[in-house]
Amino acid sequence: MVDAIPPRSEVLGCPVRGRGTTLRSACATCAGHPTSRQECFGPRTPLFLEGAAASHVVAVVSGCLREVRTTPDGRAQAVRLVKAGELAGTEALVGRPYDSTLESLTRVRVCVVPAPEVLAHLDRYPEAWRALHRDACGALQAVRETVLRIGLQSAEDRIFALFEELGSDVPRGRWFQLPLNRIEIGELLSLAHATVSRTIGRLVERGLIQVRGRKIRLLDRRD
Amino acid sequence: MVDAIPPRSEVLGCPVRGRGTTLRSACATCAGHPTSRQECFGPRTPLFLEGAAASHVVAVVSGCLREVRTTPDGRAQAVRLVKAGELAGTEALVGRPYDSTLESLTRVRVCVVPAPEVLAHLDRYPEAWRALHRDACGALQAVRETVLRIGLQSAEDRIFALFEELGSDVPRGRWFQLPLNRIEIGELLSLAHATVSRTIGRLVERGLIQVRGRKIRLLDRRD
DNA sequence: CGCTTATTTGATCTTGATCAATGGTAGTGG
DNA sequence: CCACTACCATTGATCAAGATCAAATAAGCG
Repeated sequence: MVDAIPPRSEVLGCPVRGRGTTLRSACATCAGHPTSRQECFGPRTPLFLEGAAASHVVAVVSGCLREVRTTPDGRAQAVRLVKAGELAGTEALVGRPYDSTLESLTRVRVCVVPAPEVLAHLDRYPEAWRALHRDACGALQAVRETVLRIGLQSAEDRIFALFEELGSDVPRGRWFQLPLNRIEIGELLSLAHATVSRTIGRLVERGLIQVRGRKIRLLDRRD
Repeated sequence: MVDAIPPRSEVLGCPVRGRGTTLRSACATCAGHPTSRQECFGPRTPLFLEGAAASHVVAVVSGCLREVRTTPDGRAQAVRLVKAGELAGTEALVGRPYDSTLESLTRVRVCVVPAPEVLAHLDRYPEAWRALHRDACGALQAVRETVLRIGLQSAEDRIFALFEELGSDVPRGRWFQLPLNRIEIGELLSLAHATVSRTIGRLVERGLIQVRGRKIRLLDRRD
């Protein structure tokens, strides 16, 4: 679904492949190493906040995050998942404030680059704009998908579709790990957590999935 | 909210201001005039269809359109409104099929340009990429707003927020024309048309708006 | 005027929200 | 090892917001 991550980010102009020995695996507290901007964050860490002045662009090397918005009364609505190879916070490139909060779901490795550096790179290598626009189209498509789900699918359909998306890179029938708990699934699909739980139970009863804690398996039964 | 339309589209590299005497106001059937790509379409006309190979980018000169997706069982979900100065179908620039159907709501004047020409223009004037990305960010923000609305606002809030958006460029208290009928409002906000009608009635009762047919007026009453 | 389409309104039903309690599991420290 | 805590998941009972189905007006428009 998503192109493989290039060894060097086309858009950011910085190394983005996580395995190289020269790359620093800095953790939350030790940002700003001059030779590499790769950083790691634990799960449930906000990387930037909605409404804040946008200064950096984030490229995901590994792990899974979400874009989420919060209402004054404390309810949250997740807008899309951001996965390896994708960008977030590109509002920074056009001088807008961040539109939504970016928050890690799993442990993540990301590349955080100041907007002026990204722009300088784009100036030097105009081909990079194309990759940026490809990413923007992908993001747009993902958010449209979110609209479709919460707009006209039933709770059961939404949850099953989400599981299919989350498991799209593992072979059908193989167990995999959900990066979200029930509450976060609810915030993404606009369902109460109790409804999520009940609905998952119904999917299990109907033989469409199997669940063990946060591990899950999609079965082949067509209905 | 949206930048004024430049006399010549930064992104498309073609004249985009509608009033010039040299511009042709072609109508649906007479596309393809070589000296100008400006065209007019009546209301409720699809300009491109979701899933089709994307060949052209559309810039809106005047009028209002919507991006909409349809399910196999015939229900529709609108994803965002597209207004003057905005683009649609930029998937064409990265070789993806159209992600959603673009359909006029009012009579519209648009600039329809083949993707290769847009790309050629972007090659010549790399600054245009920045304008394209600004547009993409705006589109993303609009779709996120749609998610927020249908995700966690009540029917009343959704409808009132939509009316505020539609009336954002007329002074508060002035009458203006809704470009959508009740069914289309429902498709945008994920509500049944009967609910839309009832809810509008409730807003009128509460003194928040006045309605005469498809003309509407937002009152200042705070609640 | 008569036709079509849009809107309003009513009656009833469903889905999922909400509130609240219970059970599980992992981690921590004595 | 166990008690204690914190978080997560499940389950039950009840309720309300909208959906759905159906019919009656109203509004355009040839």
